[in-house]
Amino acid sequence: MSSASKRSIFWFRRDLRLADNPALLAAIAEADEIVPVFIMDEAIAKRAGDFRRAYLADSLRKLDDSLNGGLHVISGDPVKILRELQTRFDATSVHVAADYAPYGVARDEKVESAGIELTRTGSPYAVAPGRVQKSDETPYRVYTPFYKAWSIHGWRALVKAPQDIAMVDVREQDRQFPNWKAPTGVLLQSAGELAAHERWKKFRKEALNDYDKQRNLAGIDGTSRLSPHLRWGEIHPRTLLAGLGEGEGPAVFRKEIAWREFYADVLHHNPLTTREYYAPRFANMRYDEPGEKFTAWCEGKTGFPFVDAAMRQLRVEGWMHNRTRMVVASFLVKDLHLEWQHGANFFMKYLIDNDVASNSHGWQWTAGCGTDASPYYRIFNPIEQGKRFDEQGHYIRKFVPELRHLSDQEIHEPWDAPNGYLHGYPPRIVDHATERNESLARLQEIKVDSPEN
DNA sequence: TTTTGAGTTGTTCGA
DNA sequence: GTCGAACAACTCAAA
Repeated sequence: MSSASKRSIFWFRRDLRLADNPALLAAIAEADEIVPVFIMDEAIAKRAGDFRRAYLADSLRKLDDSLNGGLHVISGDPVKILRELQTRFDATSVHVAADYAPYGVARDEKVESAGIELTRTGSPYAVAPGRVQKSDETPYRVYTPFYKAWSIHGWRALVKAPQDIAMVDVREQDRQFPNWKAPTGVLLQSAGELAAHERWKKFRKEALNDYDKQRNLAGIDGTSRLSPHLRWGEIHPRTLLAGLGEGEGPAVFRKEIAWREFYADVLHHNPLTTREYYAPRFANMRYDEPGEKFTAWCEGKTGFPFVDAAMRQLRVEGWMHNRTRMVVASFLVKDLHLEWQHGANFFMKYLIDNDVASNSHGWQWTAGCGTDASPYYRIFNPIEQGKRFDEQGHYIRKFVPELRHLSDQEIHEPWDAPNGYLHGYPPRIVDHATERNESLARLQEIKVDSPEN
């Protein structure tokens, strides 16, 4: 590299891709050579669960492949690392895509207050959080009106992946790729931009048109499974929106993308709701403390087949079907009377698509304390949900071997089957009807006009 | 300011 | 077995 050449740093965070990455193009446009870097800070290295770390390790390798081995991967404090890179390469700027999640915001503020200027282009969303507002310029608190406003907002045009990116040489000691592997017996889906596009193509061909009808069926591959790719920015939601086409299936899928954007917007305006109740009065409800029943929930041993299948899927795949996420969440909150945060934290530990906005607010929605506060009577029946969304028991059979010998009819209610417990399936830890009534009673106590309030 | 209509995803009970 | 009604009260968004 000649000393006269101009260099910019491109800091990869939640955008591990080359295609449709305007921030990367901005970095390239400004310089003769770029310094592509992923910084492994403590939050990822220490706090992330095994699954997420394994997925990330895979994704970084794939990103490096597409950069022909030019990616820097450096562990440590972003301030120190960026400063050192700036000095070493005489880099004039640091380019990023804006990060809106609470941790990312705090990290970037720290970097900037240390005197390192970040040039932001784009975000992980089609419409950046904060952009969609009501006419009085306050944020939406209900999904449907948000969706209407979001739909007409528009987003930037797609941009192609750059060809022949000129990069600085990378030293061997700056190639600190983690060797994280998923635990034995765990099969994570492939990470990386290429895998994301292959999955997207497959989904469009095989499932998108029936998405409205099939997305809820747990035993079928009716969902896109793009959530981990979106979480790491291996594909951008704009890319998905641009390729959707017409019809009911695409329309429902578009709405799912909008949910992701809505929750990012809600969290942006209410950054404490990763832990705190969006509807504060729910903080006053009576809850139980996590104990043996919580452990049974975590381990997929509640004695409710559909719930257990889902929890075991999470622990085998690092992913859970959307329908069953709601079922297990409802079970934790309404049947076990635990605070939603216990479940949300557990999900964050295991999910490879651990999006903090979608996770926190998905949980709060189920608990009834989130946006669009659910009607008091929305308490999922774990048995009926199984019969409705896994009629033939394929999903249960796949993840709960102790129940494989049961017929389609028996498998949802092993307690009524003569051989239901033949292979050691655990008995039910609660009676659903009883706990449903208990939940309704506790909800009564926090009614706005109740004497307690 | 007031009013009106609406709000992702459900369950149970009784006819 | 099927089907429609009932199930709180509250807040939000927009007219």
